[in-house]
Amino acid sequence: MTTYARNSRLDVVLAAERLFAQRGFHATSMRDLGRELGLHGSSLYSHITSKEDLLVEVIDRGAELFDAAAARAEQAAGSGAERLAALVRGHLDVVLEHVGAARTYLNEAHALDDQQRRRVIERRDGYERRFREAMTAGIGDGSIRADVDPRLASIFLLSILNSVERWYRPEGPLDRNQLAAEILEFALSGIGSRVR
Amino acid sequence: MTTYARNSRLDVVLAAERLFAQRGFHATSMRDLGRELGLHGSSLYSHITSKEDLLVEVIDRGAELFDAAAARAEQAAGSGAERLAALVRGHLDVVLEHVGAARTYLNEAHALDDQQRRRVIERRDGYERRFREAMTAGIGDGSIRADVDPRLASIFLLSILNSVERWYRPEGPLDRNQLAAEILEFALSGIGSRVR
DNA sequence: GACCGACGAACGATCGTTCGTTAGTCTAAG
DNA sequence: CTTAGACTAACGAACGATCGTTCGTCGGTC
Repeated sequence: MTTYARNSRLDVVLAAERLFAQRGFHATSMRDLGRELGLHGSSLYSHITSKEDLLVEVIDRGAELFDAAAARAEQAAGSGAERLAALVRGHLDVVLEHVGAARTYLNEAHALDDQQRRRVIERRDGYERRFREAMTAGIGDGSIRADVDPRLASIFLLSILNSVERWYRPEGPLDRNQLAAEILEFALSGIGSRVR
Repeated sequence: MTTYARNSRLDVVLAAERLFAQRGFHATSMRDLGRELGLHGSSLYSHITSKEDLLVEVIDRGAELFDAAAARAEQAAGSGAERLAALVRGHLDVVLEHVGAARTYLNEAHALDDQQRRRVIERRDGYERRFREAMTAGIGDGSIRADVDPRLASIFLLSILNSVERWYRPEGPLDRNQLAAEILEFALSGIGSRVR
């Protein structure tokens, strides 16, 4: 007779993703987290070793998802601009399919201690580098304008992508493909007319 | 004989801007805040009524700064694209000159209670509308392409602007005017070449 | 009967906040 | 010019609540 709601370690991590993303790490108590799974805060320690470790795990999962998506995107053949488009679509897939992990990864890294935070930031820089390299390749093959600064442009593009979770609602009129197309159109062509 | 370090209400608000922006609202204790001013946490209540009220005040100050900058920018004559450029420069001025208030306004509104948060978000929407209207005007006068969706484009542009505080360092090689020029160039022309 | 997830009381620490008190400053009457 | 009294910023102890975490126990499943 199973009267307990038995949970696995993964259940805890997934609940943490949700709550950390929704309320923030410091605003989420272990008892909140327990309630989310129908058990006591103290019971979580059957699965994890500390709240801090849990945050590290959630954030690392987020980083992993983005890195994996980028690796998949980079196998797309074609011009630099086309590789960049694949990176954008991959990024959006992660943000929209793993909201919790993505948001926690993007917004809660500051709650980590110095060493862990540095590690995460370095990893984030590595991810950004893949965007920069696609742009540089694009400049080489003529699909991206030669006067573009790849470093700045990749920061701008990632700013747009990382802010998507702040306003986009999947149930709205814009589907995922349209969103990707709109972002790419903005990034590639801008909004200005030839005569300003 | 003045042995006390006497502080005014404004001192408390300014210290709160700094700490709330740096560590986040929930990670900042009243005793932290007191230490920043050289006094006890309890002493802060000579100046304020609650931690929550203090956050409201900091965030409202941030909103005020952005609204004032936008109002100034909108007096700039010229095409829609030129008005948009003035809005961008005004936004950057606020972000770079009032880092604490701006960051707290942009990142800590989720710590407000439902009613206050709704109020702040509405005000933020009003600010975004000014960008949208400049774009719409630009479409009218031919300075902005007619196929641009002003709503999406203003979200994208503001995503870039609001992320500036996450990476930009004023002591770096890029000064404020160059930063504004780079952002405008990206937003108006994008990075794609004519043939992709 | 070994194993494990959950319980629930309890820990010391820290949280936001209250309050009676003190020390310094300002104003105005003597 | 002095001085009494109002005013205010800051102190510091203390409040109940909640925090993350520990631990001995127990029920349910292999």
